[in-house]
Amino acid sequence: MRGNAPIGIAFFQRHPLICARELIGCTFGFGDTAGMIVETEAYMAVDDRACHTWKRAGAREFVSSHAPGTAYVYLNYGMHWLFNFLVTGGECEGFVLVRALEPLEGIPLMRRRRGRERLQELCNGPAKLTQALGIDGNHHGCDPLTGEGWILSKTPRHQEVIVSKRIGITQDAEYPWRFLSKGCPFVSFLA
DNA sequence: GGGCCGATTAGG
DNA sequence: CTAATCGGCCCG
Repeated sequence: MRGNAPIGIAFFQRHPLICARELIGCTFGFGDTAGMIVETEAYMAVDDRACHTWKRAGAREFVSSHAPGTAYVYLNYGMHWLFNFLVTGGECEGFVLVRALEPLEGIPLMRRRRGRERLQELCNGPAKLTQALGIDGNHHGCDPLTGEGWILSKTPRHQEVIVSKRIGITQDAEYPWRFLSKGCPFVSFLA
């Protein structure tokens, strides 16, 4: 898209909180579908009980053996795929969970995959957007920065960002590590 | 092997 | 409010 700047590895070699905040307003897509990121959450690989690295050896192994920006996709509640960007190679490692998109491209396909018509119900949740984009466990370990079919770029448009607590966790839930596009109707829940 | 839990969602 | 549904982890 005109005016968009590609995102490189260096983007994900910074602090997860910086990455999570700066991903707001970026364009993210896979296949024939894409949207603008309007909600994210940061997870820290160290000292964060809500992060998979706290309990899962596999997650710690993933962090130490993959490049910055790699897709960390996992199944939650036995039925929902959630998409994260790996943050590594900098001072602090972790993940950024993508929680909501404003649908931009391939909306008819999104509607079909989601079984929903309303634009606001297509990508307003972490599991909804993976379903809308056609992302699942097959994409775990993929590279959205250079991989075939992926889109990730900065948008020239400025986004005002709101910060709030993370959603849906019980441990370390008090940290303000969730980022939302201010006033956006496509977020999962209001702050 | 069994029990428990979870970064969610849709439906009553 | 709850069911759905399964991989990972912690036992034993």
